[in-house]
Amino acid sequence: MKYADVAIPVPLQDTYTYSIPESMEGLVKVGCLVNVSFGKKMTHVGIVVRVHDSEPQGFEIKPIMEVVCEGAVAVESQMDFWKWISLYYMTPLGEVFNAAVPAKIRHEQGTARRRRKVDLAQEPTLPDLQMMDAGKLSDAQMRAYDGIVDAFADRDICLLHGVTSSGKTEIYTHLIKKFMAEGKQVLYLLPEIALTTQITDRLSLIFGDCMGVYHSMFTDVQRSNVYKRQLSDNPYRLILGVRSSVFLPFRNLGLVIVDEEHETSYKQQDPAPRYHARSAAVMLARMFGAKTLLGTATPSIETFHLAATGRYGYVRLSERFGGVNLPDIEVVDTARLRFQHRMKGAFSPTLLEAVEGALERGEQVILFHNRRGYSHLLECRTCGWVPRCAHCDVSLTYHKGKGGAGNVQMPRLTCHYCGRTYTLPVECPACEGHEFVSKGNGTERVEDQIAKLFPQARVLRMDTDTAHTRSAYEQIISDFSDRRYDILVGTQMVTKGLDFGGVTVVGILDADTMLNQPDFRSFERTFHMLTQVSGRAGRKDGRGRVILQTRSADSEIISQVVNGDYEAMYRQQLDERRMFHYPPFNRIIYVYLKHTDPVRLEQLSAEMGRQLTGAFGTERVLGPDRPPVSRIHSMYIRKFIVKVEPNLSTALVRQQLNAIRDCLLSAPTTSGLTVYFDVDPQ
DNA sequence: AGCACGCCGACT
DNA sequence: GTCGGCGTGCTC
Repeated sequence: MKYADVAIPVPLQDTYTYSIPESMEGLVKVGCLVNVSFGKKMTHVGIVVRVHDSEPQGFEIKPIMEVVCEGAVAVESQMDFWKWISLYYMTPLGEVFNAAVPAKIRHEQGTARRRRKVDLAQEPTLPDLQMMDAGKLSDAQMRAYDGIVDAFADRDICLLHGVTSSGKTEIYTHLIKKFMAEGKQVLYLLPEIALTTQITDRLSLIFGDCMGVYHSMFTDVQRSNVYKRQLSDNPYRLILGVRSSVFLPFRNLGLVIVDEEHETSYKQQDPAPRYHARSAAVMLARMFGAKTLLGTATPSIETFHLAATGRYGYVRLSERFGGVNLPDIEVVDTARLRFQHRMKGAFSPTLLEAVEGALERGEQVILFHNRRGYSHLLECRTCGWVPRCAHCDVSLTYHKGKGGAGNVQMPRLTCHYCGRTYTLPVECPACEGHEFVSKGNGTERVEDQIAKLFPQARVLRMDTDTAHTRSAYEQIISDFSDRRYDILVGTQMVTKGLDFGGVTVVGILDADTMLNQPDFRSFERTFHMLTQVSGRAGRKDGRGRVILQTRSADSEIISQVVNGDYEAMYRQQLDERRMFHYPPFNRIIYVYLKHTDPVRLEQLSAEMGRQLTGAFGTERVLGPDRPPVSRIHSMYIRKFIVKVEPNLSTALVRQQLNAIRDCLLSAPTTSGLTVYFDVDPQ
């Protein structure tokens, strides 16, 4: 009798073993989709992970019901990679499979069992490499390109540290050509928000039909088509994709590019697998013996540390392409101005004067404010009562909601964690007052205020409310870059890799919210964000102006941004990371506990705390803490931070953590408790 | 996560 | 007398 270990997309451990009926022998292979009955549910699509003949003991063995399609939907190297993700990020393999394979392939292949050959095996369309024109390299770009090629001679991973607007894309393009010419496949990763039609159009001009685009905002059918093509005899030579494209099938991967490698959105937060696409890409490349290029203007502390200690190659590109100058950054102390009553709403006199000047010269302005909605919260004028979400531990954000283009909505209160909306209160439930004041600015109010101050200016807003779809997002970008608007107000969306030639003034309305986030990366994140948004004020003639408003004008991180002193920021952060045992010195794993009953959760977290400190010592376990938002979707949350010593075996640590979780969950009083891990959290 | 079994309130 | 509320227990 033969048996198959099958991974099923449920958040349970490991794989499940089924017997292979004689009629299916030879058909059931690793990577095949099979229909199995699991629990009470009769049909579940799973993927075969292993075929063997050792009969499992201790439970009834069900047979495989059906082989869903002939041939595997995953190649072996790909499944090895999935197994690594599953192991490293402590996620069941079935959930990795779920994230990796588009739904259409997982579910509808059964009806398309006789795969039409025409779909898959077209004549190979090898690019005419001589014809591909990768554009106009400058001397500095050429030196960087040579530097990377040199570094790859004795290193598998290289960091390209190039200031904003230094033309990293052209360097990537030349490298892609080089690897393609050697017959290799290339994976080019971009953060979701940066993968726009601007870049895909530009690259498809060069690579044409050899390039496939894999974006999470595409429909499932579109993603399935790319997936199928990668599985075929004629795969794309270049994949331009977001973090989940690391899961695609590759045949002979030669190069992985991770652009904007510092971007925290490379880390998947929820749901599982909570993987980091940058680390995953490095591992994927290693499995293929391929090279990895990490590119950014502001490297993450971890990556720069690996480069500084010689484990990664390092190439610096400090010249902006086409002689574009770095902007002047002026810091404005809003604490003082507010005390002197010199602020006009969210704006300092300096910023207003800069905006006015730009408008007079017919130039464009970006105003960055990292909070959407009209106001942060609504407050009763008499007693100070604040409406809060009934299901999450947060105050509600007030959306005045006239909305952007085609997005007209009613005034409302929304919860930015669970997304529920509420109507505006008419009467305060605490004191029966009828007057409410809105406190704290959001992008909607900034848009309102700036439109009132400059009635002649055309103002556009970009945040998740106005750019809720890909097309809306791209419409805003093209409207602004075609200069149909003068001022763009937005959240961090406006900071990501966009180049608008007409922008000469960037206003950062409030650098403090980010700075005050209570975790070990908040300074680094602030530096990245402020440097990136400042980079939007590029100018060929003269200098762009960045007005940085903050209540912490004398903070060191602000002066590091102003001076463009990455190394100073790095040294300081590294010292702190060393002192407090954070990465890159210690590995961090967050342990989360969730329960609907706060009392029960308190008891169970105390028990978890005892077990964790027992295993790792009191010095290296922090918690249980209430996270900044300690209740989401009616689930109360507690969090531990485990700082794993660098000399410990990661396999052993994972084993200990899994054992602790299983032990806790097997106790009789733990029903309703959810435990999960976040490895290398962002 | 599903899904069913199982033991207590408002209906024909 | 039932229909159905969601508590808890299991899934090769």
